[in-house]
Amino acid sequence: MGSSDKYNPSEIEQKWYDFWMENNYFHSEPDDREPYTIVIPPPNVTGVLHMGHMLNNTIQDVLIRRARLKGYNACWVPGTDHASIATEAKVVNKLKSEGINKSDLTRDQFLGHAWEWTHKHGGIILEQLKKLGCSCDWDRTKFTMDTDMNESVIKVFVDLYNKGLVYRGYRMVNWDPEAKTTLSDEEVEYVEKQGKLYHVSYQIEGSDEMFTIATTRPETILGDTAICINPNDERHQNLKGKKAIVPICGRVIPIIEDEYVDIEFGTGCLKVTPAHDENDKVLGEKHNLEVIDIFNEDASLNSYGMHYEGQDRFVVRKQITKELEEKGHIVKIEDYQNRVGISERTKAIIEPRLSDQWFLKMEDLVKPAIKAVLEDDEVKLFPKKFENTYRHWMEGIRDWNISRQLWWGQQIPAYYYGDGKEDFVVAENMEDAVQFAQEKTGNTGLTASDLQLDVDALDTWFSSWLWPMSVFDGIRNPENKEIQYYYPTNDLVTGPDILFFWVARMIIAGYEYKGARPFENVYLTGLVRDKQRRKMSKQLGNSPDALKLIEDYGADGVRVGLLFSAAAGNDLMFDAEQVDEDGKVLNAKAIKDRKEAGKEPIYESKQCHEGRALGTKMFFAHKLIYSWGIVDIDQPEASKIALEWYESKFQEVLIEIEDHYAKYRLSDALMATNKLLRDDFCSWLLEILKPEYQKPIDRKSFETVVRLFEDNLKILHPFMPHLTEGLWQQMAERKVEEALVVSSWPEMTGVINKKLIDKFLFAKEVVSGIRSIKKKVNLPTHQEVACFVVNTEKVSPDMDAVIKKSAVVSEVNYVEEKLEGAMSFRVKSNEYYVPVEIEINVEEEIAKLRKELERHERNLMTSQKKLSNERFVSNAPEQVIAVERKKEADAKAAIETIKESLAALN
RNA sequence: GGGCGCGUAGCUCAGAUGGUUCAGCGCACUUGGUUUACACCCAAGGGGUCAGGGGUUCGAAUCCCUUCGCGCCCACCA
Repeated sequence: MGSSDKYNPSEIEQKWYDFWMENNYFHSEPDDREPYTIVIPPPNVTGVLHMGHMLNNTIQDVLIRRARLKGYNACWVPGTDHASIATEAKVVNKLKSEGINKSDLTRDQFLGHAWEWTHKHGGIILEQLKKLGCSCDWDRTKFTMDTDMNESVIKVFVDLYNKGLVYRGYRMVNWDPEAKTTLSDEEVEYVEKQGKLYHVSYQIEGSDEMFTIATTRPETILGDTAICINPNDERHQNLKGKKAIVPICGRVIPIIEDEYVDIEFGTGCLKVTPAHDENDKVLGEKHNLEVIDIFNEDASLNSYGMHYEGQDRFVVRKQITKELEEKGHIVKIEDYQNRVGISERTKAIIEPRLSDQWFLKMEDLVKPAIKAVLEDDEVKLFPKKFENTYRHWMEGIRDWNISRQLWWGQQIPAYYYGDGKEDFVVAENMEDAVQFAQEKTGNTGLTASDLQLDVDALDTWFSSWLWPMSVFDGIRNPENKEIQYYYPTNDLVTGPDILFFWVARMIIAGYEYKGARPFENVYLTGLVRDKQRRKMSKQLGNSPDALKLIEDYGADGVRVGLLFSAAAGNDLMFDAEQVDEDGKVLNAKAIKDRKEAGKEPIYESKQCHEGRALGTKMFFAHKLIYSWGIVDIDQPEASKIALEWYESKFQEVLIEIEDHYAKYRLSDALMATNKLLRDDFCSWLLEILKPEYQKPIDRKSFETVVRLFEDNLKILHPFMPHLTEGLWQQMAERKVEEALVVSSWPEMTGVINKKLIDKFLFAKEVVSGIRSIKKKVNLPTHQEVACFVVNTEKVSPDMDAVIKKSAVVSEVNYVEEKLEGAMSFRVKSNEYYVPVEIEINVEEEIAKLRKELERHERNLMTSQKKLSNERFVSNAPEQVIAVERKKEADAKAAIETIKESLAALN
């Protein structure tokens, strides 16, 4: 058999992954089967595998492997994302460490470095997914900056421009001064910051009168172009029609009136800085105010900053406050809690900034996407609660700022031939651009050298929103066989944090370019958190090394460990503590010391432990079955019944598992599988089948149990692919096409002997009762005892063989009267007696019986109360009443026998 | 400020449309067991006013109201 004595996952996992790869089982081509498709959420090309990825991709692999077994043409498309901001930031940092500034490089030189970096780190994460066991079709691996993908993106941009949906606008945008780029609204996070509210006095022009405004940003006063008051504010009637003098620079600005100003807040006077605040900009446009931008692109002050030119905004805030104070302009400074926007990537405080950007009009584009999710159920979100969030965002959607001041990404295909606002054309390539420019200008002498391509790149999401189409070349080549076959895809598995960034936009793009949903079901995973409910993050260092975990527990063990507690949309508390060689839990300092000493981390994870334990269990179950000698003898009665029972039980659980999958409750599907294999198969069935020590098994039982074990492996395969394939291959000589990975899901026969299952359940309770007595009197489990039963329930004796074998009982005797001098227990209204040397603590036993008696008496009372209530009897359904009557009768019977037992003890 | 969701055993979480799947799984805990597949094991057990209060109903963890606590999303006043 070649099996060793220990289940050693790391030893076998690579072997079976290689086996699958060699035989190309993961590859998919269109054929006449029904397709089942998943496109991977492409991880950042330079990223490394973390716990979130592991969870995500385990779920996808479970779905795809199950679909494959169910006979679908399963296709899982892998790939990576160029992640413009993140990757560019990494490259900039790397160059900086080598003493190179991005600003000293040409675009091409920089891109050279970026590609070098991409080639070096790109794809590492895909190799790591292989370690997890992911059955992606690796021949289809895509990168969002592959040539064909780029072309798709450009084509879509041009198309949307021609439809009038893409426009260029001078707008207030979120500016990240560190990355020196704009961000979309979704890329800005808001955090509470303890700040100050500065009360600054301004002088009224042509008088000595002063008035006070309140601001959180004194450094922007050099950009003030008006003061605004509410016309209804009694306090400031004296300011109407006057002008004010800006402190320090002495500029004279108008005092305007607008009901926008909140009389209750601050002093009721607002300084207006149209260049640096969204609301001020609106006011500025309404009142035709001058716009003064005082910042450079790194948020240091420009020449409008006067003597502060070149200094950072926060340095200037301090200094200008000092200067204002010295000049007597500070009235008071209060503590003030406010929320500031920070960049999701760089954590730099966002500066609202006016600039030329490209926008995509969303109003009409979102309509089919809203309808698909909220009205037609064409796209379903799991869990459903996210539909509310989706609605909220989609209905309040604003135009999408799609330009980024970055080099790494698809360059915006706008070609400029002059400095005027409209002096450009949008084209898929230079050739077209020249032609369009000639047509637009009427200048036929215009050539490529007269055209300047836009320097900005597109938002990363502007490429990934096409992913489910572009991976099948559905944009450039909409009629091709692949897109027709694989699109729409089936399931998408991703985190709720990118519901808007990505999921919603894919739905939008799908309807715009294919007129169809990109996927039917969206499985939103939870966040992986640590035991203390903290998010896993690099800074906290609470994220275990994913690959080390796989090494320690096996990919199969980690997969199962993760899935055990991963209900869709629920955060997952993943407990993995670092320990030392002796298993002692390390604190933060010890972890750091260990790392500095260059020692590998060791993790202790209960969940993974449990996952691996299931693997061990199955490994040894297999070993046990094949350790038996086989002979042609009669099948023991107990074996026959137990095997029949397991067939039914398996079918029953199979239906349950199907239901869990249908609802995307993978965690429940796994738990049901675990319970079936562990308890029903191993603890009950195998224990009953197990021949006496060193005796052989009958051929019929052996053959049946082998067949059942194969079915077990099939339903376990999506969760533990390596182990199950390994055992499968050991069970018989298998041809290439007979590998487990491409075998078939067990057939749902629908044949379930419910009566047998009930009888078996009853027998289990009898067995437990007998074991319990043995324990009470300190008899070893394997010591034979006799059993007597007063069969009030009139159960048939079919199960006696099972009871004898499982409980180690010599005989089951049916009697009419209770047996004296024996321990007893009850199952329903049946009484069981086991004659044993009673050595019990009388007082304890009495106390226990009394407690039980009380319980039954309580039950009897509630039952009787209910039954004597006329309205209950007349209103409740018949069945409910019947159940209540049975409860009453059972309670009465129980009370009687307990009273007898008590009397005997006294 | 607006919206959504959650509070069930020490921990993590199940419990459509009210009634035997109603108080439940897993971990943890207690006790006992090992030459006989597996200590990465087996068996037996303890443990909960279903956040608090009120209501509807013959009947509420489940429906309604309310208080408290927690989480998420969106929008924001200098």
